[in-house]
Amino acid sequence: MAKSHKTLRTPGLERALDRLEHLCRARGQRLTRQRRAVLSSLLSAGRALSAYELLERLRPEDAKSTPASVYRSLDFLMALGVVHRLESTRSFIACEHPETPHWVQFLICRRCGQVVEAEDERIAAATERLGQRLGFALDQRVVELTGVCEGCRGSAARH
Amino acid sequence: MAKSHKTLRTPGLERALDRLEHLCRARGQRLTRQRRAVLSSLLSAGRALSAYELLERLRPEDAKSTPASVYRSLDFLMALGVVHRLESTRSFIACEHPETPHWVQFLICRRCGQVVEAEDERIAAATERLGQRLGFALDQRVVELTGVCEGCRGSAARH
DNA sequence: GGGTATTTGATACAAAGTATCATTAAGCGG
DNA sequence: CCGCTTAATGATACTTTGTATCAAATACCC
Repeated sequence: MAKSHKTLRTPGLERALDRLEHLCRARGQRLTRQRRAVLSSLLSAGRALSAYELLERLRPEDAKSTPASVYRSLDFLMALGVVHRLESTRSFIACEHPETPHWVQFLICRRCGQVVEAEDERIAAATERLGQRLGFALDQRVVELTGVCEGCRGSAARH
Repeated sequence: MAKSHKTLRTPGLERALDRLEHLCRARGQRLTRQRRAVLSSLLSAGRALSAYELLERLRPEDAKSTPASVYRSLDFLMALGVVHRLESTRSFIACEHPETPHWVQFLICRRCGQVVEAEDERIAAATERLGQRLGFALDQRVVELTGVCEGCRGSAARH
């Protein structure tokens, strides 16, 4: 079987896939074709995709993908920290800062769908503090801020 | 038709329903039997319920409830700010601070399901600031912190 | 109590996510 | 490169969550 499917030679994508390989190796986990494909798809989409949108994009290359298999790959990639789920839009996005294991926040434009991943120290500290104050040992923090991005506010009228 | 179904005379519940009535009146919106029932159910559950759990609790009293009607009531109550949706658990909970129109955060215990609603100034300020820094005019903020509450950490072993 | 706009009921459907178990393949050791 | 073993996938069916549509009912104003 040919080795390079149609891997658009985006350097960012290459780097991300290499990183994925190293992560898997380091943790003794298997890097399968589908896991690679899911991450690639999310990266080249350049936006958040629902699991079923993702499935559609995988189908042309891999006709045997199913919802279950896509969700399994997504779960795997989320456990590695290279993919995040956006709870408020029920969609998935490739992580932009996979090097740092910090907590992230998402800003979502309700007009254009753009998602910006942030890593704000102030928010991280404040949430940790709140958890402590209320006696919670936190292990997951969903911070998703929705609004209208600068571009969308400028260009279109109020609509 | 009898006026008092089985309204357990919890003072908190009474107050909440009165507040709902005032809110509706003030906004010229209709307060229907189902909307009252949905809020009552959520309040007396004392925890977050999925839309379908809620439906089951309504059915004995109101056999004609359907998913659509429950979601419609929930949407209405959320627009008034007296109910919130927990995105990370796909469930709904009655608001504890409906007087103040501030942004709230939720702490969710993954062991016992307890949900604490907080209103942390520090987090509110930090998220607003982040939005400004990145050029977003925010209109919705989902902050859901999941972990293990004090009680659950103390009582059960690590499990 | 009557009129009217809003809400609900009924039905059907779409979208999102999971369980199970037989089959396949990733990655190791030789 | 080859087989071995374990982990992952494929296939299928199903559960949960959420919506569209339109006729019938009802909350609220007068």
